[in-house]
Amino acid sequence: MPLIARIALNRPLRRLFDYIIPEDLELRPGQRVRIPFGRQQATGLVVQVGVEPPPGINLKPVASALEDWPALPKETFKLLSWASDYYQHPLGECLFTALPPALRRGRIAEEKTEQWWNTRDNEATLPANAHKQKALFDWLRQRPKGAPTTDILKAGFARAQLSALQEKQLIETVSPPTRDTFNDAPELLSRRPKLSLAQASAAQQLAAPDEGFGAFLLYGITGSGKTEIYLHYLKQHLGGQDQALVLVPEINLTPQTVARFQHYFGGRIVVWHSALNDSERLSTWLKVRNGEPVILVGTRSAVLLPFTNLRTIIVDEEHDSSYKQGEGFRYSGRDLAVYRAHLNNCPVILGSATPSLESVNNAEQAKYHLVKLEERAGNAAPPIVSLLDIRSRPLEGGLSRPALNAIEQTLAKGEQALVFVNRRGFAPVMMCFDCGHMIECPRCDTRLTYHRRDRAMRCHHCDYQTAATEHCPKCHSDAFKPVGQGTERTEDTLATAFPDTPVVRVDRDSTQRKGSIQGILKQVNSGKPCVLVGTQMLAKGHDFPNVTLVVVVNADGGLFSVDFRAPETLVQTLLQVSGRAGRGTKPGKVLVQTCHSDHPLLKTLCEGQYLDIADQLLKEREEGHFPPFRAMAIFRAEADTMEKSLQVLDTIKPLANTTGIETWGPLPAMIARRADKHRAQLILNARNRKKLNTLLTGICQELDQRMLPAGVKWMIDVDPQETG
DNA sequence: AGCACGCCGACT
DNA sequence: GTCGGCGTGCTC
Repeated sequence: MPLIARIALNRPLRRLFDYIIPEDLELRPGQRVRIPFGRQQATGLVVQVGVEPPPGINLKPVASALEDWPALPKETFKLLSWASDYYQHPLGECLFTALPPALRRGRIAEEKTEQWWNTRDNEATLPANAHKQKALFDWLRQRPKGAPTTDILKAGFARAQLSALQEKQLIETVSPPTRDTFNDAPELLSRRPKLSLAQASAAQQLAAPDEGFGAFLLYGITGSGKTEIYLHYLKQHLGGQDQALVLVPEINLTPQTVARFQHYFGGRIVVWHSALNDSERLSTWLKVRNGEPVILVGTRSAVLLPFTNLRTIIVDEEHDSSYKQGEGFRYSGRDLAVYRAHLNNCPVILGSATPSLESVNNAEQAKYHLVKLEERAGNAAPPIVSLLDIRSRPLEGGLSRPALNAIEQTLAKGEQALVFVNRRGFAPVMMCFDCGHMIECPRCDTRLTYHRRDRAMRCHHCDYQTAATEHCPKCHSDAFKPVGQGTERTEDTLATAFPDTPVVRVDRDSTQRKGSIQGILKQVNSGKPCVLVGTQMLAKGHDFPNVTLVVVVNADGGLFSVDFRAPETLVQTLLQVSGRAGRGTKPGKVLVQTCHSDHPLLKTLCEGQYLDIADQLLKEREEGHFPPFRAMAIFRAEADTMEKSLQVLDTIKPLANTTGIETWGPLPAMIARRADKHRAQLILNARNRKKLNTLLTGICQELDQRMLPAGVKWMIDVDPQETG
């Protein structure tokens, strides 16, 4: 009897395939193999060995093993199998997301050794017109060890110059110098962040890795210095051979953040984020897989890396919605981090000034240890938040007179102000005041945003864009005007109101144009009076010591939303942006413009501590039968017509008709048509998570067998972040 | 997802 | 008469 292997492929199939293991091959779960699949060759991952093959099928043999060690080590494999079941996503696709793209494609798990170049002589006689070649030669001569091709190209030289010099035998390829692993200066090892008393007492409450699994919710108000605690913890507890993972939201993974870690840990710090190319990914992945004692600072997907000796996990800004993947394998990086800590029997530290209600609840249920840090670092006092009712107040570019006055006073004191507008562009709508026409996206059920700088109308939900017009395209009236506030418009107003002060706009558009947020913020970091205008981007993690005033242009967006998470998100955003005020020695002030100054949520925001607000919101979640008191999953469908989408969900609804499970819908999505896809959703709300999971598994099986209308895509979102 | 097989419209 | 459209069915 030959041994059979059960193998997963990187295909959206909720099933595995069995193969005969050739006599001379030994396979273990997690190993990569080449297999014949249909009439093609494919890369597979071994899931199980020694299974009973299904009867009546002619099994093919595994062609070869790509390496004789499992690409996915035991814990990583377990984590992904669990996640596949929990998030109801095909196992093959889950497992393959943990491989770097090169290995998914079946490349061998080896770093391509880089081609290094060096000069052969000290002097070169080159034709007088060969400036470029001369420049490259001189550049190389200054590097005694030589340089790799990528660095040479990055420095602005071309391959043609390299080969020209090689032809003339002035330079040659050399073997790369052996990688200097972690021989960082000894003084670096003794570097330690200095903690305040409050920080030290918080740090002390975090258990060491030796004590095994433990989840710690580090609630540290904005400006309290959570990063110092992370650094201190790692310094104090991480052994020389241990690996650690630090998850951060994409937006927080700036060169400054990395530099801060490198200051204490030097070459041990490696990064993982979306901007890495395939070879960088492979190289870092291999380091992690080989058990090198790295401290990996990375975004969401870093939690899936094949650590072999992971001893500490830190999740910074754990409430951040970017930890939840919004498509495909819709996992939560934060939740997987907690489960991974379980598997590795190591601690996980979840840090935030505005922890998610899920985590606050877990702390209250004593599943997490709550560690509080309610004192700002240095002598900074928490900012004072006040509401500014703008009903029947004239606005200039969205700003009320008192707000403008406050900005003026701040600037007069030589300090900086930050204006928070949660929309980019000039105005979210263009409307004709004669015929009432509003410009809509031809592919989505949305209005186009007016971008004045680029004279463009853009859809923020697909890539549609068209030239802006001065007259109404329908009735040609010139009473065609922008309605509502965007960052560009507020920037304009402020530039007019304060002509002698620089106004700096920070949003996706301005950072894309100018390359990086760092360049833009240089001016701000100089500390000279200026006004910052921007979106969410400004709210996260930045430290502006001379900003003493924050103005929130409009806080009302989240007050009456249909999304059950809207109040939580609103409070978190407002507190995060408020936290930018008064981080230096000067006290901070926050003005929140609203039309609902009597709204209880906004009132408690001014007085209360975040944890009190969270408790209040949790009560509302409990009364409304929402997570975390219920387990929620959403079936989403999209098709070329709404009828088809709804039809598929209508067939699902009766399948979910069980006690303990409520179904809401099916209903068209909030933006029913997006990029010409008509979207609908069916919400499942369960008392018991296990029961929901079993039900979902059953429904998926059923749907895989049933004939559904052609061209409809359906998917499951477990623990959805967005319910619109 | 790929890829092949299969049955109906405009071309050398 | 064929090239090719993408509907549907299968992959151990």
